Formats: sequence, structure tokens, C-alpha cells
Amino acid sequence: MSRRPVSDNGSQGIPEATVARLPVYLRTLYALADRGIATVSSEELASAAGVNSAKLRKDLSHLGSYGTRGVGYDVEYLVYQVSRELGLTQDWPVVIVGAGNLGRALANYGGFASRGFRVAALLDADPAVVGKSIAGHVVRHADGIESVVARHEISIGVIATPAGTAQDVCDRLVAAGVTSILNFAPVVLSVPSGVDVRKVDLSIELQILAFHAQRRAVVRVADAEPGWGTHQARRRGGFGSVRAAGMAAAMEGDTEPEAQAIAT
Amino acid sequence: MSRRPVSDNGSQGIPEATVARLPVYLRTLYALADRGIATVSSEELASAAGVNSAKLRKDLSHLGSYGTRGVGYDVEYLVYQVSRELGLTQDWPVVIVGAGNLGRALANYGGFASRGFRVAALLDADPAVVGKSIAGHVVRHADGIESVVARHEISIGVIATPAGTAQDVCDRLVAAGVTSILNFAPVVLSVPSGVDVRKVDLSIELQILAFHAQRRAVVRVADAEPGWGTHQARRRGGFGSVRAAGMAAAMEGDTEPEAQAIAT
DNA sequence: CCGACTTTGTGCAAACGTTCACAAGGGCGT
DNA sequence: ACGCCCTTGTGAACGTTTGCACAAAGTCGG
Repeated sequence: MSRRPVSDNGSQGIPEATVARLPVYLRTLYALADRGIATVSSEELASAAGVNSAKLRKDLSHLGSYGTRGVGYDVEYLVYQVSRELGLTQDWPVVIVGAGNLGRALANYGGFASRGFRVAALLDADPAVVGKSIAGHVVRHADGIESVVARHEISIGVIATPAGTAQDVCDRLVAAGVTSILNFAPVVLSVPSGVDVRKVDLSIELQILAFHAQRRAVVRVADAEPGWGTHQARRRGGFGSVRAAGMAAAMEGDTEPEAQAIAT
Repeated sequence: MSRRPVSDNGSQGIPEATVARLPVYLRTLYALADRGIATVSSEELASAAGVNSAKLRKDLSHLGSYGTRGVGYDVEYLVYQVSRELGLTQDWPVVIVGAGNLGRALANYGGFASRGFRVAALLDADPAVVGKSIAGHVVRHADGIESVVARHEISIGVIATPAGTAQDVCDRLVAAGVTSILNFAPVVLSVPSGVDVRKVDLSIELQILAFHAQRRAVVRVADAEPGWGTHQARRRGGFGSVRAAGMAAAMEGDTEPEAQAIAT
């Protein structure tokens, strides 16, 4: 093995796709440990984690050679190595901004605190909510973002506010020193480079599901009633006129075979 | 990704990465329309959606040629085309299983119903919750999964139950005819092929953020106090003995420079 | 009606990610 | 001590995604 061919990032360069799977492996490993399993093969671990074994082995190989050929991986040892790589050997205080339905659900979420994350504060701008106690936290006013972040040395912030205020909250979090943001608001946040944003968006996930569901439906209809011909080809010839005629024609589904199929 | 010959298949074959971005474009387009903007260039739309313009153009080109060279895209027309492609011109009834904190938050979530998705039923297994009214829905007992799915012809199910019951709920949803599942429970669901699962996992997102946050911290420490040497190279020589000696040594951070750096 | 200007749509190459397939390495029974 | 068998770790092939750069195609002023 020895070293990488230089051009590569070498030391710390774990691919993003791998990083995104490590937490899944970690959870799976915990589950195995709870069942008293001390050693696991890449095949077993991969299958429990829902990936194929080659991918799992390559992922783990980025952390180092922690397996034993002919045997597999020591569960406890691998738990430690993965945890360390993810930065979970330290405690991460987190601030949640927004104590609406979602913020409350997050504050109450058990798996939150379970692995190294700790809700340090819960903030909201609504005076009617400030002062109330939720999941053992007294809701503080959102004006206190800066002081809360500074005092607890928080580097991870969770935005669970309405879309309208998300960018503003984000700016204040960043100004206060937060460098990682988990955003539940349905907006694209803009942040200076060096700040890491991840978004969780229910609506987007549903729309992706809808796309595939629709595709299945279309295929099913197509199978049941064949005879469409080329499928491409059309579309040219009269695009401008469709536009000129307003959207009525398009809205009625005369632009695409799919649209008709679905209406059938 | 598994299905479809892939050959070329221009018409139906929209890359998964593109599909995942279409909802973002759609939301951005709605925002533009609300501001009364009728036409938008790929540059403007891309910047508002947080991607680069070449990617946006390539993404849209998979749906067809809906722009006008020298001008840009008609906002309203593009909204319709993207909606149609995503299958949002029809209504998607959705069943939510689990009326805990998360389930309640989801049922109350406005953006849910806003674009073609409709909560058809809210189910829970806890007798203490069944019968209560949440966000205008009377919670029904989870035993009714099959009948609810059948009656409303539901093809999208949302699992917001504890991890322990998620697989069971999933199996019942699938058996009842659901083919798309959005899973909030922290488990890897196994489903027959042909069923589409997407997962949303707060804990995983936080762990990914922690990884990057930790890396930033390590780099900062390394910059401040240089002089480590090779960095790779070590790790071999004594792996077996570390294992033999139990995890004590590893746990104390003598295996990796990073572990010490973070402790500094 | 024409030519300058703008912006789309796309061929191409590089980067990234996945999967295959197998040599290297280690345990275990004899 | 030896050879068999098992599983890891990884080179190489393949597929997907990104980004560049530019020709094609349209608008608009004169």
C-alpha cells in the first residue's frame, strides 16, 4: 500500500460519499454490539447497513486497516475508530433556533443527545414561547444567539424557523462563530466559505418520491397499452407557438406523451 | 440506478442527481413568480438555487428545450414543465404512521400540503393518542394501515415511528400497496425491489457536520503548531498488539495524531 | 433586413463514485 | 510446521456527475 501518488489529498482525504455512510455503519455496529456480537465480516456488516460489501470495505479502508483477514472486524474496536474519525469522541453542544413544531420535536428527539450531541440551548423569537420549558430546556429569546453561542462555544447550529427568517438567523449564527449549520427551513442559505451547511427538506424528499412513483405509473400504463412510436422526435416544431398561445395548450397536456398517459 | 439499460434513452432517462435538484429549482421558480418576475436566465436562476449555471442548464436540458436563447426561461412555463416532470400535476395522498413529536410536526407542516401532497391519514399504535385530533386529522389506530391505504389508493407512506417498529410498519405498508416510503426512523429498512425508500436522519446529518467541524479544528491546530512528520506510515507495526492489549491504548489516543491534536 | 449581442444547449474531458475480481495475508485444523 | 480456507484490502474497469468552453439560435436596435 505505502503512499498515495501525491496529487491525491493523501492524509485526511476521505471521500464525501464515504463520510455520509460512516454514521450508518456506526449505528449498525452499535446494534451488533448490543446483541453481543464481537466480530463481524464485511459481508455481514454491509448487509446490515444496506450497502454492498465491496463498498463497505473500500469505505473502511479509508480510515486505515482495521480488519483481520480471514476473520473480519472487531466490532468494539471499529466502533471506536469510526467514532473517532467522525469526531464523536468529543461532545458537541448544539443550539436549536426555532421552537415551533419541528424545533420541539428536535429538542425531544432522543437520538439527538445519545451520541455526543447535546442541546445547549433552544431559542425562539416568539414572546409567547420564550420562557416555556420544552424537553428540559427553557426557551430563550432569539436575541440571545450571540451570547449563547459564545458562552457554550457552539459550532453547530440547527435552524428550525420559518423560511422567511432562516437567512437572518443563519447570518447571526455565522457572525457569532457557528461553522456548521443544519437547515430545516425550505430555503437555500448563503454562507461565507468555510461554513458548512446541510439541509433537510421534507418537501424535496416527497417530490423525489413522487417523481419515481409517477414514472412507475407511466411505465405501467405504457406496458398495458403499447404503440407510441419514437417518443423523442416530437417536441420540436411549434414550441414557440405553444408559448405564444399561452399556457393553455401545455396545461392540457398536449406537449408530452407522458402527460396523456398519466391522464388515461 | 439498477434498472434501465442506460444506453442513452434521452427521453425518460433523467439522472438521479438531476431529479434531486429539480425540487430546488421548482421552489426557486415559485419564489421568482411571487416576486412578479416573468423571465429568468440560467445564471440568475442558478444563483438563486445555489448551483452553477452550467449544471442548471444541463439539468433542464434533460426535460427538453424549454428556454429561449438570448432571453432565458419563462418562469411560469418552466414551473409547469418541472412540476409535470416531477409528477406534481396530480395529487398525492400520503399516510403518516407515528403521531409522536415528529409525526405531529409533519402533520402540522404547511409546506407539506402546499404542493400536491395531502395528508390522507395519521396513524399511531398508542391507544392514548388514537382518537385525538392533530392538525385537523383524527389519529387512527395503526391496525388500519391496510384499509386506509386501499381506500385512498395511497402510494406514499411516511414512517415516523420509533426505530423498533419501523420495519414492521414498513412491511405492512408495502403489503398494502405503498411503493414509496419516506423513513424518519433511524434504521435501514429492507424492502422488495420496486419499492422506493428515502431516509431522513437527523443524527446522521449531525454526524456528517461533526466530521467536517472536527477536521476544521484539526487543521487549525496543525497550522498553529507544525512539525508532525509523515502522518501516514505509522499505523502499521503493532496493530495486533494494540488489539491484544485491549482497547485501552487506542482509547487513550495513542493511535493517531488527530486524536491528540483534538485533545490539545 | 441585418449585424451585434445575449443566452441556451451540448460535446468533451476531468473528477468522482461504484463494482468487480483477485492477490495478499492471516487463522485454524491436522 | 504446513497447507487449506476464509476474508480483507486494493488495482483496474466501468459508470455517473461536474464544469468548461463554444457553436447554435434567438432577440433587438438601427
